Amino acid sequence: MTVRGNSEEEVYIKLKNAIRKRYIKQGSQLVEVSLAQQLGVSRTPVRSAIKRLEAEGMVNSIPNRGAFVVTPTSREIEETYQVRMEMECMAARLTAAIITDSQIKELNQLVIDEGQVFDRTNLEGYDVTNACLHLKIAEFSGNSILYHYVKELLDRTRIYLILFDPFFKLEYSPTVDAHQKIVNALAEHSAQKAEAAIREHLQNSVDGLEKVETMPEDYLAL
Amino acid sequence: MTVRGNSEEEVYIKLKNAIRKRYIKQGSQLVEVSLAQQLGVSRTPVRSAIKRLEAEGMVNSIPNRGAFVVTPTSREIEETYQVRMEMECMAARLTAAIITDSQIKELNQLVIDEGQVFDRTNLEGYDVTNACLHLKIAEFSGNSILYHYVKELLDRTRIYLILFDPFFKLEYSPTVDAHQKIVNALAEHSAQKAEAAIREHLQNSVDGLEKVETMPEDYLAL
DNA sequence: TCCTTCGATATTGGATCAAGTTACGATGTG
DNA sequence: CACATCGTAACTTGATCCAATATCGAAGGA
Repeated sequence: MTVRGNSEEEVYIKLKNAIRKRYIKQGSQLVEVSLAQQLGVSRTPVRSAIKRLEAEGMVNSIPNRGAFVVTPTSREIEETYQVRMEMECMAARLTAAIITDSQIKELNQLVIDEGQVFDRTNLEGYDVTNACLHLKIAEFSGNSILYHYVKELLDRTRIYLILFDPFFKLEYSPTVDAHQKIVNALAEHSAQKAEAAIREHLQNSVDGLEKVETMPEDYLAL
Repeated sequence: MTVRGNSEEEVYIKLKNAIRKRYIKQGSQLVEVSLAQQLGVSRTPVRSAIKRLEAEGMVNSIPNRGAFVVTPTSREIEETYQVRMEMECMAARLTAAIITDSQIKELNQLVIDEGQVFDRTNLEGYDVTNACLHLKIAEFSGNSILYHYVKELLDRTRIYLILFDPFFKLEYSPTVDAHQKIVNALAEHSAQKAEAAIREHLQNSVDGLEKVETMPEDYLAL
């Protein structure tokens, strides 16, 4: 059962998803042999994938002990959102100045799609479309380094979202409306309005998280 | 000759330094076997170290081809500096608000040390003290996530500096004075002044880089 | 002469093997 | 009964081996 393509990449994606979807709980150890067995590969690609996740701050490695899924403190979460906010505001400012009509159309379409997809039972769908919009804005900034960091920070906060808001207390209107507001600001090339809209949106996100202080111990265990 | 401690960590540091000190030229391939041989270890820790460097954006890996030291374009350099500027300004704003007297003392001492160490022949010394000051400011911001990213961005630009400014056209006064200006602004808790000083300082840095368009082909070859 | 194809070589990627380290529990003693 | 010590088991880390893939050069045909 030799896998043809780069299996390290596949393992990386699968692990990331497993953490994101909470199949692997926070704080639990990533044991190389069992993961390798479960995924039907050797330990080598598993090791590489864990190294990558470590570099991204998703797992925490202790020498001679192993790798553990991070258990972010509320302080770390706030700090991450603070940095993410700054990065995305920077992206919005840049994008507002140079965005084209076709790009505006694209963003508007994303918001519309989001409205369609939105469904309190389809959390995965929401998560994907949301990430897509934020990334597009970063992409349109024209700064590929910035894009890279926005993506990394977005990935981190996506995990927080699922870890600490297990019941996804998301309402339709706030999120989609907030996105529409951002896109509208970009459409009229107003960096100030766009920045304000982003700040408001992300502040609401982090506030929503803080509400859920404790986690049910075995919620959605593997 | 079995190495006692975590040899992956050592390999990582050595490789990073080798790139930083230009023992390994930009664009050249990192061949696992030769590096392993040279460092007296197996391929395994070399592989891990390369993976880490890849995640940090220092090397560029092509599947089934190998890992190469990045050859940043001038555009990428500008983009990196742009992001770094934003992050350091954020740090400065935060720090200006909460910096303590003893921390101010510490920063002032760093600038003094820098003045002592500064010597056109001691580039390594300059590089270290410079990095130290920037990192301290990020540390004092109290945001550990921000610190992490500032450190990563600083590492990137340090490489650019050595790659593209091989003759280190640094004068004493501009750099140390710029640092003093930043510290003074922080000392009077002025976020605005601190931010302005950082922007000016980093803009000068990137401008200094741009002057050197081409590299002597075999400057300081291994 | 130029293009294509085939093969040799170098290098990465994956699997397995060996060793070192840590944690945990059992057992013996005060 | 409590505590220290020793032994064992589980896991990571490093080394080696094998397979797969890409590159480069040479040979042969159009």
